[in-house]
This record gives sequence, C-alpha cells and structure tokens, in this order.
Amino acid sequence: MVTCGLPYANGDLHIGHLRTYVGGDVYSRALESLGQETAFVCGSDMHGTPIAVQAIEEGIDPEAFALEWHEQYEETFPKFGVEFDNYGHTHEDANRELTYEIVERLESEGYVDEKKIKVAWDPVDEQPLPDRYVEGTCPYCGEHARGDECDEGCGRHLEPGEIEDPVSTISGNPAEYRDRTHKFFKVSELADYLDGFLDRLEGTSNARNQPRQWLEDGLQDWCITRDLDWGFDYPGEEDLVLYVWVDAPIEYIASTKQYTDRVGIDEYDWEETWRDDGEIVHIIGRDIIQHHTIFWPAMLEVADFQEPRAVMASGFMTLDGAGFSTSRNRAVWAREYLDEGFQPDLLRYYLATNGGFQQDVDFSWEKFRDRVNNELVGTVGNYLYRSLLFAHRNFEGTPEAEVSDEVERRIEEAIDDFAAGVNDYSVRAVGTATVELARFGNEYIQREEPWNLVGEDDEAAAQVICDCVQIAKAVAVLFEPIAPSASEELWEQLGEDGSVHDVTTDAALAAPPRDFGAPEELYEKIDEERVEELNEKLESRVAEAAGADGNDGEAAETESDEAEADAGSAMSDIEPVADDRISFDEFRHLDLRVGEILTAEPIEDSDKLVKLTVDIGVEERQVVAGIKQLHAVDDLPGTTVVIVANLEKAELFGQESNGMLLAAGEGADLLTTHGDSPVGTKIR
RNA sequence: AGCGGGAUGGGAUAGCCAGGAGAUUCCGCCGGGCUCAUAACCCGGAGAUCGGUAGUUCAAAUCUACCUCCCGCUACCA
Repeated sequence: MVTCGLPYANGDLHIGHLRTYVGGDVYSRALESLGQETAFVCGSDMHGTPIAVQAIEEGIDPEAFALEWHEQYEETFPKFGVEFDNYGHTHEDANRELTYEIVERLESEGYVDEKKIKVAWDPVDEQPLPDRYVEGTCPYCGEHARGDECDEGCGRHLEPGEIEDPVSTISGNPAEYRDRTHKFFKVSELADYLDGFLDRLEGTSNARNQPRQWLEDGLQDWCITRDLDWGFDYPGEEDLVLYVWVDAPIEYIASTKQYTDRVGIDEYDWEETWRDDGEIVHIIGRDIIQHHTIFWPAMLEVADFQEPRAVMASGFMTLDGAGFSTSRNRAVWAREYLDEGFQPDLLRYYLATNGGFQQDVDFSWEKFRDRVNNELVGTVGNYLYRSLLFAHRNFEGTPEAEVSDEVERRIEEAIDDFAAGVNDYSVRAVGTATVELARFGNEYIQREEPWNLVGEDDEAAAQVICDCVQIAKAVAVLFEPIAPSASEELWEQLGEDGSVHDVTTDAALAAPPRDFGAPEELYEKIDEERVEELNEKLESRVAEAAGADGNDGEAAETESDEAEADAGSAMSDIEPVADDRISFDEFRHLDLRVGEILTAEPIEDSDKLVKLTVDIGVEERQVVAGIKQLHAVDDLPGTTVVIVANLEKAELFGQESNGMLLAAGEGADLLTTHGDSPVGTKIR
C-alpha cells in the first residue's frame, strides 16, 4: 500500500510539489516490478479554513472552489506518469463514512474529551474565527502570528484559543474570546504506543527523528473540532466541524476502498490491507511529518487499523538556490513544464535521482539540462540507440547466441541494486541502478568492438550483440519506474508484446524477440539557447509579479541571492537607498540623543540581545539592544552611543526596552560621537 | 531560542543507519582511444588530511561528545 500526501486543493501545482508524487509513483511501480501486489492511492484535501477563506474571498462555494482544483490535479498527475490506482477527494461519501466510523470509535473507546476553550469570535459579524480566520500575537514569542501557527516568530503550532490580541482576518474587527466546547483527542494517553511505533517505523530518518522531540516534550491533547461551516460535521454536534487533519489521512483508506469497489475484492482487498496485515508506506513532504507519525498512527491504533510500516518524508525544493514562491510567481509550474514540451520522464528522472529523498534538492534549468544531456541522452539513450541500431543493421534483431555469463551476472547485479533501493526506501538508488547498467553497456560494447568483428568473426559479433540487446531489454524493464513512457517505447522497439508496465524484473533476463526494426532515439538533447530562454521567462515573470505588488520584498530577496552567489565580496550587495524621501518635518520628529552606557548584561536565551542602562542626561533608560555579535558585554559600560529617545516602548524577551540604540549593519557596529558632546545632547 | 537538515577534490552529489583497503557519480580540466552511436562513447591522469576539536576502536567520512559555519521553518510550500 503506497500513498502520497494529499495535495491541498487551493492552487496550482509546481514541480516542487511533484517531487513527492513522482517519488511515490516510482516507488510503487518499483514494488510492482518486484512482483508485489501494490495499490497506490491519493486524493485531494478539500476541507479546512484556508479553502473556506479563499472561497469566501472569491465569492464562491468552498466545495465548488476545491472541486475545481481537485479536477485539475486529477488531470495533471497522469501527465507526469503519476498514475494512482485511485485518486479521490476528502469530500466524498467514502471518506465521510470511514471518518465517522473512526471518530465514533475514538469516542466509544474513551479517547475523546470535551473541553471548554476560548475561541476567537467576531462580535460584529457574530461568527467564530477558527485557525486562520484570526491573527494576533503569539503567546510564546510575542511576534505577530496566524491563528493556527506562529508563522513569523517561533514557528510553533498554536491550538485554538492560544493566540493573543486576536483580530479577524475577514472583517478586520478585533475579536473577542468566547467559551466554546470542543472535542479533544487524548493522544497524550498514547505516548507509550507512539514511542514503540516510532521504534518500528521504517522509511526516511527524518520521519522518525522529528516526532521524537514532540514525544519527549509531552504530547498535548489534540483539538479535533472547529467552528466552521466547511467540512464534515462532528457527529451529533450541529455547530462543530471536524478538523481537516482528522478526515484528510482517512482519505488514504477511503481511496483504497474506492479502488476495491472499482476493481473487485478479488483484485484488491482494502480491508485486508488496512484492518489486517497490509504494509503501508506513506510518502509525504517533510512539513507534515507530525501528522503522519503522531496523530495519524494514534487514530489508527485506537480505531484498530493497521499501523503504517514506513513514512518517507521528502526534502523541499529550491529553484536556483532560493525557495519557490507562489506569491512571487517564482516557480516552475507543472503545467508550464508540459507546455514547454518536455517529456515527463526527464523531470521524473531529475526529481527521483538528483539527491537523497529526504535531502533538499535544487532545481535549475542548467542542472536539468546537464543531467538530461549527460545521463539520459549520453549514457542511457546513446547506449540503447547504438546497440539496437547495430543489432538491427547487422542481424535484423537479436542474433542467435546465448547471453554471456558476464553480462548475465551484471544484469543480476543491476536487479539486486534495484531491489536494494526499494528496500532502503531510496528512489534514487532505483534510478541509478539502471543508469549504471547502461554505463556498463557502453563500456562493454566499446571493449568488445563488435564493429570490428562483423565480417571477421560473425559468431563473436553475434555473441556481443546478443549481450547488448539483453542489456537494452534489462534497461527497459528496470527503468520503467523512473521513465515509464520511454521504457514503453523501448519495449515496442524491441518488438516485445504486451506492456513493460506489466512485467517483473525477471523479464530483464528473459530472451528478447528475434526480430525488431530500426530504433528511434528515446531522448533528445536540450540545447543552450533553450535554457537561456527558460531562465529569461522565469526572470521576467518574477520581475512582473514584483512590479505588480510593490518591490521592496523582491529587492530584498534579490539581494540575498546575490550575496549567496558572491559571498566573498561583502560590499557587492549594498542595499539601495530608499526611494521614498521623508520631509524635514518627519525627520524633526526623531529625538536622537547622545548617551552613555552605564551597565550592560546579556539576556539569557538570546543570541543577540543585551540589556543596557543608558544615561541620556535627563534620565537613565533601560534599553534592550541586539548588539551581542560584535561586542563583549563587559566592555560596553562607558561607551558613548546614540539613542532614539522617543521611540515607543517595546518588550523583548520579557524586558522593557525604552529607546533604541543605533548601530550599523549585521555586525552591530555602534554609532558614537567623535568629539566630547555631553550626554543628553540632541543630535540634528 | 526552538525544530529539522547540511558541511566530502574547482562546482554539484553518493557513501554515513548495519565502522575495515586514502572514497561514488555528473560537470569542469589535462592526455589518449574508438568511429557502431544524439560531436555521443571508452580509457588514463591531476585534484579532497571527507567543517573543527576530543574520544571509542586493532580500524572512523562512517560511532560518541563538544564546537564553528550554512539552510528551511518570514509565501499552506511537498
């Protein structure tokens, strides 16, 4: 049983998203090649506040909104060769029924609690404000935060009712807290089970390590209801809807059930997998590890379903070294890739083999071209073409000969590598096993020089070419998970019947057909101009998006990009002077004073912050400053500094800061005076 | 601060979980070969004390501890 994390139905897919789906598809195809009975399922995630909010903004029904994206995803995946056995969505009856079954089970087993919590409420519009309907101040770090997560500060997940100074994101009205009764899943009681589960869990190491910390810190009970109109109603509660993360993973089961309903129980029995002894592998992005290694197995355990055997959590992707940005249109979109006319197999190969699955992977059109041209065209494609063309010209197909021991052993080795890759949850190893076999093919044909044997020693030539065709066939079989379309094409070129998708790795050593025609080149090179063109498109698009909504953010990002590329010269990335001029009058409002640091002590738990008392003539002030980087705290007292005296007070790490110390740059180079102006002198 | 990931020849990557001949592959560089092949392919070479320190061990890129630096978590972004 292989699943991919459900795509959230609220926006376009880019190639970063595709990494998980390609990984899952490769893995599930590889399992089938090894002769395992496999089902590969997924579906769109339709519920939750972000969809509800966006639908409101666009003035349409959330269901219609999500369904539109769902249909697009359903169409897009197969275009990349990602072929689910079933692709459903969470707002279907199959999922509703299973969700209710599981929730009722949680209730009957005594794992659901009711608690009164304070929920943000819009007093004007008279409506509750769950999750992202509200924003405010993080109770942990004091930064501005979204209702469900401290996105700008400490990154913590926030439970309903935690956020301070809540404001509605819809109306802008200040929100108030009202007592509401919500349902909680007592995951804390399952800590021991989860601890054992993590010990058993296979897959990538990040999926085991990350949740460990959570367990050690102590699990909080999990609020599984929301005050929302969009989603599945909580059984027996009119006003409450189930939290999206409850019904989302259940779609894995629902989708499997739909698969069984479609193909029949003899073909695939969803209950055997999920209730009995199925081997379940979840392939996800690393941002949803907790859901798959804590909440989800906890639900399965209580409801008496089979626990996952492995979780493979992928790293993120960057584009030319910086993050994808949907808002800045800084992305290579899935649709765009196809519109450019590239074969899906090329991207599949890149995504599957460019690095370890849990590593972050960078995409650039240059790298893409390099890997396609060198490995797919130069090594794999070229080997196949040269050997099959030679076979066709001289023998009209496969010569009459036996495969040599050496080649047979080498193919067996490739099959072993392939299987080892699957067992190690390494889609990369699955891909490289075949490329290395093709590389061996090139070495072999080069070493044996069949072109010198033809006419001289036809029997020896036949032997060599027979070996070469066998290798080509093995490549077709073993490369199918990575490059399903090219492999199928190759399969046909070899004159094989049926589909390469249906064969197992044994076929790699089975004799190829006697006759086949002239081969065609499977992969085409990508030339330099093409890469330039694609980069220009990307750049102009990003520039356009930046121009459309103010350019300060974009300027900052460009800066940091250049700084990375040219880290050696610190002066190359001076921030441009702001375009906005301020009036003299505005400047006059700044009350800058000469001050002297009297005492300084570091603030515990902080990298940069120092608590200072500063004499500014009229009074002594406590000022908190982020200047630890360049200064020994003990040396600070006695230093003459410049203070912004009329800045509003702030609280940092629980310390009041009454004023601001001026300093230059990241290193916090302190501003001072060079004469002997007394403290309190106004600076103009 | 916290969490996760990373630091391997000029660049990019593998190996690390299951420690054992000075280490993979791709690009780049130097030299050679081949001519069946998509100027593709093959062979040879230069180039790394595998971030630092200390430890465990007969043996460490691989294990342990500490340290330094980088990256994501500031776009629901997998």
